[in-house]
Amino acid sequence: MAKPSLPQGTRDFGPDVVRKRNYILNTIKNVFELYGFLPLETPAMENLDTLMGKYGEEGDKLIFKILNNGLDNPDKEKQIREDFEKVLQGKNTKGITERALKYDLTIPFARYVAMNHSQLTFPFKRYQVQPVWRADRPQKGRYREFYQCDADVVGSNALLNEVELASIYHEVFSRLKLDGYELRINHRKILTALAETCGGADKMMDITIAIDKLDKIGIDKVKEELIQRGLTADQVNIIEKYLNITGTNDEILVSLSEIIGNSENGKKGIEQVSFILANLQSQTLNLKLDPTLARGLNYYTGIIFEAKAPDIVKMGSIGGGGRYDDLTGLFGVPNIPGVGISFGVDRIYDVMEELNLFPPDVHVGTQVLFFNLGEAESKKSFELMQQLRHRGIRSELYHETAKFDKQFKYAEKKNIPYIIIIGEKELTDNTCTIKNLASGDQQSVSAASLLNHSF
RNA sequence: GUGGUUAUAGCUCAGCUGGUUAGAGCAUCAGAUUGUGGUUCUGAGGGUCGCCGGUUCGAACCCGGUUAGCCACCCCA
Repeated sequence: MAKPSLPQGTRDFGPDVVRKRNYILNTIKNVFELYGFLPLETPAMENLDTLMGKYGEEGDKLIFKILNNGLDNPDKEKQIREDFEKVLQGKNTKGITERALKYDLTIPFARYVAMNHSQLTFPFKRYQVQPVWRADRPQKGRYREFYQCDADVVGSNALLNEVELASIYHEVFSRLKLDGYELRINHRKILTALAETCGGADKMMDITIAIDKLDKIGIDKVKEELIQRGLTADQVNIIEKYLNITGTNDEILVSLSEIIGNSENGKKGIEQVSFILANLQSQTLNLKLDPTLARGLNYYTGIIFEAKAPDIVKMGSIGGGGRYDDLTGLFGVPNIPGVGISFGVDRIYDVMEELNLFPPDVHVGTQVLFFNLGEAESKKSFELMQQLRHRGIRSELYHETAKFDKQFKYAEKKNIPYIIIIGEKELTDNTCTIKNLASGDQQSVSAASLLNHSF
């Protein structure tokens, strides 16, 4: 028999890891609930045409497609061979793949809203925590199956939503002690204005892809890439001026106005960014206006967010989001604007692991282990244990009578902080011995007062 | 999708220009120790050297392929 293995880019999560992941997931969910968001789940798979064309050309390639069943049906052989020819030419066809694993949570959410808009109360605020799949090549911080935690508000144009979402980032990262995070914001209209000002509105994609790499490859390489992408030297000069903008958020706003303030889009973008900055000033210090931020997903139309891990861990983005004017329009229901954010749990996990930010008590599962020292003794232990469990104390009884040594080691390995000994002596006295394993302190208490003991 | 790099015990890794029966530490199990763990000592088990093929009298080592990890590019959480 072949050795068992996992598909590329996927992982098992053992008990310790699940505990730590749950710590992150619960923190995020609690904050979402605190801000009035409602839970939603959608299927692992979607119809392929729900997903295709929503994430750009590159995104389409990364969608995991599911092979149809019944392709070996001899009655359909001719049709299937024809369809397969199309696949060989790089086209998709319903005859071969009709479904795909979901690529993110935003598009399935838009599909859900489009299907249910008549029953929803707007603005509809939903959060969603589920795995998504990407047929990307794995590397550090990049998996083929990973979790996203999204919160979106649809049916409202109010910028207050952006303010709320930014506050959620701050609240979650503060609770996780990820204080070194940085939330960068920019506005799609500011980028559009830049493209217009350079006389190349149609070059928007080329410009954003190139300038997004600034802090990675440096100004010279970005200029090189811009020229390669067909921009003139004059245009590149304007972009260079734009990229050289530095300073405080207020200073950046002033500089932006100088370059793109005459454009309608530029004005609008600057105005909206100013509003958000002004409303958050008192609450978060980690908010940074970054004109070079240009998130890839092409459905964003307004504010864009990106949460960056503390610089020392070299992880990059641990969350992102933005405003999209008309996502449900893609599914035939226009005029429902939305804005949302996403947390990348798997990356947050890696960052917290690297920075040692998990609280030590994440690992405490069972609080109390009852030693098993004989038949009559374990019967009594079981009785008391059930009473402790009624009180909500997580307890277990060692599964068989064994030497002290063994039972101690079991408690240690499972990080159980307290053990309770009920042996021959305790049985006759109707007492029990409670021992704190970390300190070594132990005390004898009556069976009755055990139930009021605090662990 | 492109390129680089790595794969030896449960884990971390040694293993010389290709040469008998592939090693260490940690972990596991047993004993020293039948009501008090973490320390120490003694002993034991555990490997088709990722997988498939080739070169060779002989391969963990050289060559080809393949799978997986890591890294870079593309893109992204």
